[in-house]
Amino acid sequence: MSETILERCEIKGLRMTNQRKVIAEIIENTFDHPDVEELYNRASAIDESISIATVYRTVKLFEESGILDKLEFGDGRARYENADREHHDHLIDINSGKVIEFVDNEIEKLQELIALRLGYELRGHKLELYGVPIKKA
Amino acid sequence: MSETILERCEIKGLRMTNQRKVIAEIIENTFDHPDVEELYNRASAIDESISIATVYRTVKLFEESGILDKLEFGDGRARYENADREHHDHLIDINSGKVIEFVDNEIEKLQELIALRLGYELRGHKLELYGVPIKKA
DNA sequence: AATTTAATTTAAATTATATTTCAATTTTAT
DNA sequence: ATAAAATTGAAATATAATTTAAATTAAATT
Repeated sequence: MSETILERCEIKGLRMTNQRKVIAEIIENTFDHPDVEELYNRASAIDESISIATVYRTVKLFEESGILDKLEFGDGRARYENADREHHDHLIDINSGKVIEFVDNEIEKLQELIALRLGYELRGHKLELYGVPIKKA
Repeated sequence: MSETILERCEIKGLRMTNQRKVIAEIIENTFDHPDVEELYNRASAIDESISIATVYRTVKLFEESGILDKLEFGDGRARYENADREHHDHLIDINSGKVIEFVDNEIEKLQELIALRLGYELRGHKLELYGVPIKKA
């Protein structure tokens, strides 16, 4: 997490309008995984005039520029997170919808290996665990 | 793969209309991962009168009944496969779109373990590897 | 086998998510 | 400051999926 999203956008030569700065800053400082509607709500609270079309356009642009990662947890809405973070996967609590992030190096290495065995060079992966909390006795 | 889809539907007490039988049979005998549009095309070839609304309703019903698994490979279209198969994950060739199925017991066990460590009982998971073919020298 | 009842079907309308159009505006370069 | 180019907001459009309602079909009952 060396540079801010804004800095990375500038490095990439993206024109940084006020709307994009607002959206960049929201994602920079959030710890959850907002969808476009939620980003729009948060952005509107900062800049009343921002339109939802711009939010859609901006997350798409940012995703294509490798600034954001797009997540899809199977509910039809795309969610976004800062791409410039230690890689991690997600565990989704199917009762509450809560999302827990985790990393496991063993599983990362295994994935590479499996791809190799199948004759592929791994370029990316998506691992989501779906579970319910274990109730303690 | 003990029973056919039709048999499992009957066990579950689903009313098996001709339309549903057609869709069940298509999925029973396919080795790829068709989306609704494709299922509709294949179903139409068998029964001209079937409507796409019925295909949507049927895959949804089948999915909710645990007859089919819904897959989402990030292109916006849901794909379906017979749920009554040995569990497997998918490797997607990002050049050709080709989908390769694989199973790795080590990775399956690791996922359970990771969920447990996080205080969760694993109920399901989604693992997709995205890669490019290794070109041989 | 005919009748009744309830579920399912089709076609069209509707919803939800995402994208595009275009005139107006803003940013960047000059 | 000015010009050129990209971006924006609002509305229209696109795409995937769902729902509505009248007509049909399947299953249960007689």
